[in-house]
Amino acid sequence: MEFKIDKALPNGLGRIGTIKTAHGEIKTPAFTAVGTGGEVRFISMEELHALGAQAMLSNCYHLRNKAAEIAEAGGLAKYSGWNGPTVTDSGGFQVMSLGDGWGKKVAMTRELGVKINRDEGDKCHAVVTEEGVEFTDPESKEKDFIGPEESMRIQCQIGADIHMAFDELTSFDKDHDQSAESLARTERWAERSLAEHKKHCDDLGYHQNLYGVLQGGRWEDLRRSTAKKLGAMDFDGYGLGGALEKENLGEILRWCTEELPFEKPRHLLGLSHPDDIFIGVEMGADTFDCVAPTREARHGKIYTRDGNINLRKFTGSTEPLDHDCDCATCRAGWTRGDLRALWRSGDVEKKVQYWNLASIHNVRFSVRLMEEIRQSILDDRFEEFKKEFLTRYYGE
RNA sequence: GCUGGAAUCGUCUAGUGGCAAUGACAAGAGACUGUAAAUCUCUCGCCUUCGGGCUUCGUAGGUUCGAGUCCUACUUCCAGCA
Repeated sequence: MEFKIDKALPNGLGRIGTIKTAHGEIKTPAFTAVGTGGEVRFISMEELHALGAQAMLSNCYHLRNKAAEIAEAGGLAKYSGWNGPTVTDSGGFQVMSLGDGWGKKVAMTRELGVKINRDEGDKCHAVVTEEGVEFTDPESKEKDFIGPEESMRIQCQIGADIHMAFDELTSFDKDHDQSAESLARTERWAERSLAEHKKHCDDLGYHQNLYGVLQGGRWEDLRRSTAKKLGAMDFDGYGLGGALEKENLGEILRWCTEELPFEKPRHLLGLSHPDDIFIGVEMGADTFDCVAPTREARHGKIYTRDGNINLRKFTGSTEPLDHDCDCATCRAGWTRGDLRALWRSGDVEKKVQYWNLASIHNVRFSVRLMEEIRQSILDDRFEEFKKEFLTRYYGE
């Protein structure tokens, strides 16, 4: 994989660039739309291309039983109909979401996640050992063992352009020693991932890349040492992952990116709120992915340049979703009142239409933010743009 | 006209003589960041110094220590018979 840095920020960490994959280019920074199961919920591939998305991220765990079928079809890009650059996560997120994080919402602060009060009977669906993780599918209850080798073999069958090494994401309540222990395991898994990946990375007739994933929680010594260690290994790029505390996000990322080789691309895993994006870009992240734009759209939150709105409050409103948006939904003239009515309708077809229209809008918001950040860097006005955007978005 | 049944928070609904009284929907507030997420949490009679106080189950009486619940009358609605 080729990564060209087009221009760097004066701070020596942030940059814009171009990633070349077997399925096309990604101009960075870029928001990778999340299509966990091989499709972005309620957005067609045509719509996804039209809104300017450059890549799609899917998940090894969710596609594990379809991997052979996907390989048969020629890989994820063809199988999904996306026909563009793709990324897969290793299943590392599910180590947390199905394990320690079971029964809670993912939290970005150290306070315990909000309990979600569902399926309280079964405590843990991911048991970690040195070899790997025994997952229990929450739906089917089927058990799967996935370790670094399994994840690499599955990802190489799925055949995304960029894969993630198999890692262990931990929750926020881990102390330094627990984090260090988990991190050491993730590092051993990184070596195993790299070795196994090399055996299969050209199996589908094009080259597939592997990113090493940096964990280490909120501890500087752990973050720096793992960045040095994995940074010296033969990865094609790096995933910035783990329990990223919102209030210390910039510092945590700095510890990582100061130690990583500058010329390799970095993917900031799982973040998309504008404040996080600006910090990410500033600290040298190149690509991003996040479920928030689509999930929050489904839950009635609409992104606007003047802050997010909750559609519940706009019964009968004739106001546009966002006064300054070029997405297909806004261009077609849908109003807040229209969408509110569709969203709260008892009719499933109307709800599906709402999910489609709102998801397109929010994903376009995230994609466009990236485009504008890139342009602001080209124009030497990143700081000004950041201040303008965040002031307007979050208010004074 | 007669007989039987029914009236409970916006709507539908649970309710054994014993705590403003069930559940669902609607409504309101919040959450959501590598998708267990078409989800979750909270509020939903009035007031509150959060201890509690006050007023409520069609209307008016009654029995009872105590009534949404039992009794009487009335009102309205439904069903059956004339």
